[in-house]
Amino acid sequence: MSIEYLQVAEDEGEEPIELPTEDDGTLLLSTLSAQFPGSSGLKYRNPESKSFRGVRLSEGRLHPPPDGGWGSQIFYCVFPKENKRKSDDNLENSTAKTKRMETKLRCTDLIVLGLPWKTTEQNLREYFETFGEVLMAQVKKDPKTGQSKGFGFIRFASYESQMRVLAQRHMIDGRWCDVKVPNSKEGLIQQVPCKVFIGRCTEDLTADDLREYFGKFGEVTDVFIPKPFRAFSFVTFLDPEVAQSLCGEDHIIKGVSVHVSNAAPKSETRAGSGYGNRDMRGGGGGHGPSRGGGPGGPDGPGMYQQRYNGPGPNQGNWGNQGGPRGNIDMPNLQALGITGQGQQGSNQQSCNPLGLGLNLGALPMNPALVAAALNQAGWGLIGNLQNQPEPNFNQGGFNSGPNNSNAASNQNGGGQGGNNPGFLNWMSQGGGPEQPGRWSVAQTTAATMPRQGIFKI
DNA sequence: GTTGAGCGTT
Repeated sequence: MSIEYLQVAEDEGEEPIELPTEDDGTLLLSTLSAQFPGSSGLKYRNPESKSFRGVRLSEGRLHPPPDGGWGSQIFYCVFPKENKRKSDDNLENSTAKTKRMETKLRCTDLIVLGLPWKTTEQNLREYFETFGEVLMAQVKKDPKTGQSKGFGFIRFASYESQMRVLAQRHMIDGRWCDVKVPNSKEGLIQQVPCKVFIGRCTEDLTADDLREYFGKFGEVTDVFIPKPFRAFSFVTFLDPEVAQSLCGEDHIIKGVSVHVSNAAPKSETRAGSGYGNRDMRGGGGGHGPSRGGGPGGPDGPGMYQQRYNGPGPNQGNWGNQGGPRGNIDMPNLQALGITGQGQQGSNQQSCNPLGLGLNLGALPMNPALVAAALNQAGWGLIGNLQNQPEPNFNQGGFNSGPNNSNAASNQNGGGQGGNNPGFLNWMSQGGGPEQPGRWSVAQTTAATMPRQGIFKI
């Protein structure tokens, strides 16, 4: 058997490189990215329509076009949007502030292990710049000899770049290197989960089905289906906001109604601020939570679902579920059946600088208790859309504004109804409730952050 | 001038 090659170029007009395919005729994404770091897929010109066609990507394998295979035509790399948008980033205004903030919240220094002795900081930077803007690159050296210690650190400007880099191995100057979140940083930074729990799966829903379906909403970096069959699975997105935006929703895939909710933290160790972030690395070659038992089976996320659908309100002791601190944090909120929910489409997303939002759903909750508990947890209530008496936000430390305030009037922390640092002015979109029976909350913000947040209700 | 799991003079 002879190896088949296909021609791949970085872009039109660039010189193609021949890449080897696998026995099944597919091209490994890792083969592609070894030659074109940061590339996330392939496209080719359809000779008839002259428009680009995307190459099917599934389970890390790029599949040849069904009509005629790879052939002798040239395929072009597809890169994440960010790499293509260098000039757009120069729109420095309030968005820049938001961007910096996101960076601060989400990006960490990353350790690069296994560097060749010869690799310089310049080499390191140049390699990783294909994934996005690099804010820092350093190679650790012996102070006396100047000799590299074989590892270094990098920092990206965007979380997307960080995620992409963490999701794969890297060939740098001829050596395979690993990029990880440094031990010293682990757990310190609050990360937004990229992984969602898919409940009510049936046995005929394959990983491909899930990947294809959820791929509509954003890049899927991992799909995990427990074996033997356990009626649930996990889907990991590159973008945590996409993951969050789907939580709480029901989706029909191949006629099966599945329910999307937050994936349970992988362990119950809730010291600190909750989410460990090792899970953020879409599998890293393996498949999701391969450690023994995973998240504890249906008892993990299932518990949350039970609570969510539970027969009665779970009011009473939620202020204490976080242990001795007495605060509730994200997992606690989940345990209440409160699922994370950003929103998709529309320009609302840009008004949600933290990428965090919760939709409390139509739960039979006591408004005052909700407000108090959320206040303790550092969450601010931004809308009460139920036809109930409004809770007294001010009492709990919330700033309240008129129900019909809009985003513009509240930008820059102005808004009506108070401006205390640390809390969020609540608001609802475009002048009022869209749907009764829902609560919206947003995480409280620091004084320097834009006090705004609009959430799909 | 060698090495190859790890964790950063600030």
